[in-house]
Amino acid sequence: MPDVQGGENLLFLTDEQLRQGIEAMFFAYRGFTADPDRILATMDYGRAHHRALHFIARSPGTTVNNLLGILGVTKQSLNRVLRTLIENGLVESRIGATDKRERNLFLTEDGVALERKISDAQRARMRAAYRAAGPEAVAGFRQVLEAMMEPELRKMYYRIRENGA
Amino acid sequence: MPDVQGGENLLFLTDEQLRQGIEAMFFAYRGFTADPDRILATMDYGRAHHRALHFIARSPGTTVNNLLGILGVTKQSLNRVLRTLIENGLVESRIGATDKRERNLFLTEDGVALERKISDAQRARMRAAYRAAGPEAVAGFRQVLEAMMEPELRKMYYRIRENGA
DNA sequence: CTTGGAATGTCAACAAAGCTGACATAATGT
DNA sequence: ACATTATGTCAGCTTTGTTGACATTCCAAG
Repeated sequence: MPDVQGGENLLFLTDEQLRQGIEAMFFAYRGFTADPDRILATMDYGRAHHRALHFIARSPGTTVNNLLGILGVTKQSLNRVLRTLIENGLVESRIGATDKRERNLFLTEDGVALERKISDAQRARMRAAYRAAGPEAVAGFRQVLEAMMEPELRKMYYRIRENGA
Repeated sequence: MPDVQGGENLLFLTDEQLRQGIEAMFFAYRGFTADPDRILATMDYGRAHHRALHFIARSPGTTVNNLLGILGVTKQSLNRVLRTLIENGLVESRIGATDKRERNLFLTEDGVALERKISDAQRARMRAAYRAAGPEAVAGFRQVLEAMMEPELRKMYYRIRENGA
């Protein structure tokens, strides 16, 4: 990158270009959530349930507190969602082994099944977008998204990624 | 499934890679809305008001129906938001010239001021992310986002972009 | 000119999912 | 022993979405 603040770079840093990026994020996010929303709408669940399922699936045994940090909601709000998931037998809450105040969260068989169904749909869209845009575009996509995150959330993102399969 | 499109492509189409993309979208969107949310929280407005202001600013004179299509909410929901914006003197609703059933929406001076304040903050974050990632990454970012949109919304995105300054 | 349909607005009721504040319980750690 | 932490829960509120019903206004077709 030859010219950090110089003439050429200004081309994609005009307000108009930035505005297009903002609108692209807005419309793309609608697509991003469209398939999960469609599936969830047929059940008694919403986006909040999906998010909980996703991150429990991703880090089995995670604690409530940990999940609060990831999702950025209050414990009351998360608790309402977790309670229904536990009541409906999609999530299991086990008392912590080392610290008995904590609850370790796991998906049950049914929970795994639903999470898979939803994330299959979401991954299918992502896969199609990645294929259409090509590998280099994907790398750029990831770079910009990471740069856009709040620093604290970026750390979480990296941490979760390292846990990952 | 050894070789769908040729070896290299499989690397970023694994479920794990797709999952990381999904999580990147989730965390990045939080960053994307963080600054506007902070500004709006100090007033009586929320994200819905911001979205209305943004697209009215973008396409002055747009109709209610047009806005409904862009935002993807019900007219009742949008109407509640528009009513407060009109009452507070941020938006002006003029009866259509050719079709008097329609309302053409415009920002007032105050509306322009608030929209600018919010979008300045949002553009600043976008600008920082673009700078950090570099021009090639930005191109890829945009390509993947466009590929991720629902076809109908992609058309709107293009249409709005062409109106743009 | 009348009438059907479209665009808009409004009222009422409701749901999802966020929030704050307050309080209880149990376990940890100093 | 005591303060702190992790969690759960109750009550009440806000924002933003939803349906359904109904009025108004106006264009356009018969």
